Amino acid sequence: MPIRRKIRKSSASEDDIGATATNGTPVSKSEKSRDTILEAAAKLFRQQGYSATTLRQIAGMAKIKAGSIYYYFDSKEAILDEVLDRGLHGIFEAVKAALKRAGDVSHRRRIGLAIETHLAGLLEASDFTSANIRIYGQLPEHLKKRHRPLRRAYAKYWDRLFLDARRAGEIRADIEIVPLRIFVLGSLNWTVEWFSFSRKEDVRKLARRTELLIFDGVARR
Amino acid sequence: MPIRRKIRKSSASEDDIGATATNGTPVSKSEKSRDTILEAAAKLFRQQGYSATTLRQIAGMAKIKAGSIYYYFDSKEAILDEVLDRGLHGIFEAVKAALKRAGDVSHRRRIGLAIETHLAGLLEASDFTSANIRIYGQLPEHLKKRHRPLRRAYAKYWDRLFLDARRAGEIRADIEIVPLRIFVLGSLNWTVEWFSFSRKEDVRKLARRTELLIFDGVARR
DNA sequence: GCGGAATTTTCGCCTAGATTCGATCCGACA
DNA sequence: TGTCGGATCGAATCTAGGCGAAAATTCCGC
Repeated sequence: MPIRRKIRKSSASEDDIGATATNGTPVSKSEKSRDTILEAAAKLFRQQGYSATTLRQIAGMAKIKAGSIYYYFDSKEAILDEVLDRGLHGIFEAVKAALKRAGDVSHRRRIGLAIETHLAGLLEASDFTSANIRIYGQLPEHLKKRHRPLRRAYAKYWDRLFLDARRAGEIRADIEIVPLRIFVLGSLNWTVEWFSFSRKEDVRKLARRTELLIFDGVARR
Repeated sequence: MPIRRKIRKSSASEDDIGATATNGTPVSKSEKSRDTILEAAAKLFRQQGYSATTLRQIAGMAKIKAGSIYYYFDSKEAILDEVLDRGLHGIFEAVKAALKRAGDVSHRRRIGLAIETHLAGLLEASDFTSANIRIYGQLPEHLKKRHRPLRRAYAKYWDRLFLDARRAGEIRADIEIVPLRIFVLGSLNWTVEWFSFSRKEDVRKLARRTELLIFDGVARR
């Protein structure tokens, strides 16, 4: 069972932009269909989980027949694979970009930004990220395996964020980094379980509130 | 598709202890088999999700043949239904009991205890609770519906806990209860996604650490 | 031991879902 | 207008899994 991405035939000349660019913008006509399928899959995976989602559902949502999917993907697993990839890459890049854009600000501010971006990616941006976060834990080992490195890298990135803040004295010295990161990402990730996707503006507020809780706690001073 | 529990025929006389007591201890001989099935199901549901789990897997883990399951349950859904029920009931009762046992202590201590008990229920006690927490979000609406009241009740219970603490001044007045509860339960619930079930003693430590984070935050004083 | 109830197995039915594959449809291009 | 290849359809295949029910087996009180 090959999990690799289906080899695109022909495609543009040699000076092409490169099929699916890292940013995920579809290029050629057919890349668009491919993308539609992935988006439908991500949405359904997020809502129902991987195995509860049927190819016919995906096809239906993409306004296509089930068989046609095989023109783009080798298998259901191959779809999942790419959904997972895009999900983490998306949020990872988004957070990195946000911090880069922010330039030279306090560590607390940086963490606050990371929180906001992570939440936005999870709740607004795309279904890829939320699908990833939500279904990853229930996948069979051989599927998780391939994505573990990326997850680790993302975790490390957050650890660095907290570590720098602690070095700079903005986080107390007695706080352990890894448990902290687990705690923070956990509460953020859990939002996919309850957040109602009705009012998009709330994400910013939610992020701010989370930042305050994490930094200042709830106890009276 | 009836979701009700299969009617046990005959069973003991009228002065019996009542089949499956609320505490979940099996009584009659056959209740034991029934329980074994439920435990296997809970474990598998937690690991793989509901629809990825097959009746044959459940049966296998319960050292029984798949067909036999229908002697105890009307359908796969009926199993799920009871797993969910036991899960939440279990943790709810455990938390209530722990707080009752604690008697008259500070609100912070009460919340700390609730955290510890919730975590223990999730990570040590039974697969029922973790299965519930983990798969609930991906179930089709008609399945979630039946369990919503219980979930709400549990949430309310935590709200009360925080509210009392705030009234007593142990939590700052500007902290909003509902977001706080969501935040706290979120970070606790997320532990099922990563906690390695190897070292059981860590739960207590984990609980304490969580309590500290929530109350005092990470910022330097 | 016996008889009937409780349990469990055996054996498949039957549907749904993944995958396959040849037939078609359509737009670009000569 | 005819041809070509990419894109899609639709029917068929194959298999796993939920479900059921009769047959086989175990239990137990008398």
